[in-house]
Amino acid sequence: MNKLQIRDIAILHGASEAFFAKLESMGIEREVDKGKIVFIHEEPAESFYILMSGWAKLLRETSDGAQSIIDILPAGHTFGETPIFEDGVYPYSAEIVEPSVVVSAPLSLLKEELQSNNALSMNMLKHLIRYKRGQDRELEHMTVQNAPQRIGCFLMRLADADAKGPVTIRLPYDKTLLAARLGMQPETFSRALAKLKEQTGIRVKGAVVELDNLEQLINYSCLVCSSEFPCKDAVSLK
Amino acid sequence: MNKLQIRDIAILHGASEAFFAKLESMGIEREVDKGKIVFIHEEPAESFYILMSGWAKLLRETSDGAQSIIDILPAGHTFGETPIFEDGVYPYSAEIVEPSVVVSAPLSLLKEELQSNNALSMNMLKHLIRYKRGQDRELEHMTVQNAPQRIGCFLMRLADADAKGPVTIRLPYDKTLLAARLGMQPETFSRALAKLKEQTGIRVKGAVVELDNLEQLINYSCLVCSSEFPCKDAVSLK
DNA sequence: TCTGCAAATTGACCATGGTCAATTCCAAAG
DNA sequence: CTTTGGAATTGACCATGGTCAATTTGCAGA
Repeated sequence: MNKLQIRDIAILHGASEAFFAKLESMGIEREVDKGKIVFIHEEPAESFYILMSGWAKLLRETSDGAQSIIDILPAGHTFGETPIFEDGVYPYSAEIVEPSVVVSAPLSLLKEELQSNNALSMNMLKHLIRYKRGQDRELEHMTVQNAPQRIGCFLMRLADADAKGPVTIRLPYDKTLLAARLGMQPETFSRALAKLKEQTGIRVKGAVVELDNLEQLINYSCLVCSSEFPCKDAVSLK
Repeated sequence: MNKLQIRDIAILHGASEAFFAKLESMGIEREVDKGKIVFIHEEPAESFYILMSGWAKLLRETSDGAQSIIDILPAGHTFGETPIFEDGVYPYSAEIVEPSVVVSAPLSLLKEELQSNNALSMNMLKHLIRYKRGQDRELEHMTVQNAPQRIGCFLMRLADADAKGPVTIRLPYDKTLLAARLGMQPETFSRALAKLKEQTGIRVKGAVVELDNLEQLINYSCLVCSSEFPCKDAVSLK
């Protein structure tokens, strides 16, 4: 896979050439270490961010100090842009969870482009609507799928939908984080993965998962769901 | 409360006068009975709908025939508009769950207005982003709140946030449906409501709930959550 | 007012997943 | 190569909520 460019960012399709030029001159690209906090929930928002590579976690803290995971973003996504439309503070904290490259740029830049360029607004609408459908599916998964099925579903979505035959999948981040992402405790994740292994014949070694074919997982995870595989409106995982 | 007018629909703010005029001439307003299906998942989408009064349920069916509830919309919301941006089929089925008044109009009308009017696009973006935050909260609730807490949270959001002293709340639709909305079985709902009653001192008679003050519920339901009351980004319930 | 039926409740039981504690594993740093 | 600390796993136990079956309630229609 080639290195991602600013103009490849799907949610910015439709922006003007002038906008991309300004983004390149005013934006700041940085390599960010795992564990680094990008911004904090309720802070006044000056910048938005584009994840060029790596993974970012969006979260909130509950009053007892626990984290509530909003999303874990793969490369190609923006984050921290929504204060444009609201009260000007970030609605969540953002933390880098794998070594990443992040571009930051002033929110005012994006806001002005949105106000003057309907093509960008339309494209963002399209992406938000698609994202909303993904969230609908996440919410459904939480009630209809059990823990091993949710893991199976996640693995499938990491694989190529049209892969025939054996597939090798690498878990993109820590199992503890993955557990939180899937709405379960690390202990439950561990046991659920073992159960999935036993019931579908997948092989797991550390962060690497191998399966003979996707069918194994589809039959196990997708039957309870309202979409058949490939689940066109699931949240993008890569 | 006065009768809702087309121009009061928040998600359409920013649309042109010409658009509203066309909506009034081409749109069809109908009274719809409880139980009526408005459209079905995967059907080709010709129209979008505005709920002027009543309640509409958005759902999908899983392969075993069970319903997965996407949302239950109060008056003032639109539904079935998203095929504009996607593949032209409805992403869910819609069913009226309380006697309602619904306006239907061609999707093409809305699409043309969006394409020519950035103010409307921006306003829709704003609403979608707000809605997304509400969904984030719903997803959080599913993991951090138990069944009685979810009911308490729902009740609070039906009440006036700034009400001092005693409050009377009327459940807006069947308890069975409310249970599904909150991601639990009717039996669990019944038991959880009994527990909530016992632990907070609220009084329940049929669909009417009375409480001495909101504090009772706030303390019980909001402590585990990442937002304090009044939870500014919860999904609107009325 | 009476009847019938769906909604709601209640009981008994069970499966799932959360909690807490004890190891074990593994990879980075020395 | 060894040390070390966090991640991952495993065990034991328990709380929550799902399931199935049996009533009971309450309201719409005769």
